[in-house]
Amino acid sequence: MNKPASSAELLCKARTLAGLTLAELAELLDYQLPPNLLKDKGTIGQLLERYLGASAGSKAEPDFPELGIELKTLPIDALGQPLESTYVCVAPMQLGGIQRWQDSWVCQKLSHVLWIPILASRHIPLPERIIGRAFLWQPSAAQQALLRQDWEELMELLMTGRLAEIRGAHGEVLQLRPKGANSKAVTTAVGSEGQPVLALPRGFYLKTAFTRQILQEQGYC
DNA sequence: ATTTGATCATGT
DNA sequence: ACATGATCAAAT
Repeated sequence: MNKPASSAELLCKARTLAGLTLAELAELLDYQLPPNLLKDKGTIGQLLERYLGASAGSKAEPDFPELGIELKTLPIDALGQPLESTYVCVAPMQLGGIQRWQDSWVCQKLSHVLWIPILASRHIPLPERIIGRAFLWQPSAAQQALLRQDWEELMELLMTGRLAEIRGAHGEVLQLRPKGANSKAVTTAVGSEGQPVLALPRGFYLKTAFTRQILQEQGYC
């Protein structure tokens, strides 16, 4: 699909999908929907990327580079509550990575997001799940401060060899969790003595309480 | 191996 | 019931 020329155009186009089922969207794109998400977890996001004209592929840049906008689907239940945490990006695990919050992937990716809620309770068959009303979001100063605080805390632990201490419960709004093919995937990280060690790759995720707050601001739930 | 798209599914 | 830790596929 064509690239949107402005954020307004992008939002407008995304909103035309509100109320459609995933089967209907798949038909618009002449795409064969998988029976479920067991082996195709990212398929909904990819479908919307295609429809809205996002850059394809897995490049480490915003979905709409010219607009600086990141597209995120958000599974919600019938009450408008988020069903899952939201993946943001992988975490730099080696020394010499990004130091400043302003330059971090988390900050950049979350600076401007097109959220597309999907009514996606697990009992609803994939084709029958319904696309919600998309909205653009930029973090408020308070939200930004929360994100920054968590990010700085987690990065401090990562860079000082205390990765082993980190669990998903760390952080108010942002958490660090495994992000890899499986529990045997490895990447280089900082060991307890500052030495390079192999460790499970991690990613940053937004906790559901945070995305719930974003939805509430928009009049969902 | 890494980053993208995320959700699954078990343990608490 | 829910979050944490585990996992799946494609593109690069």
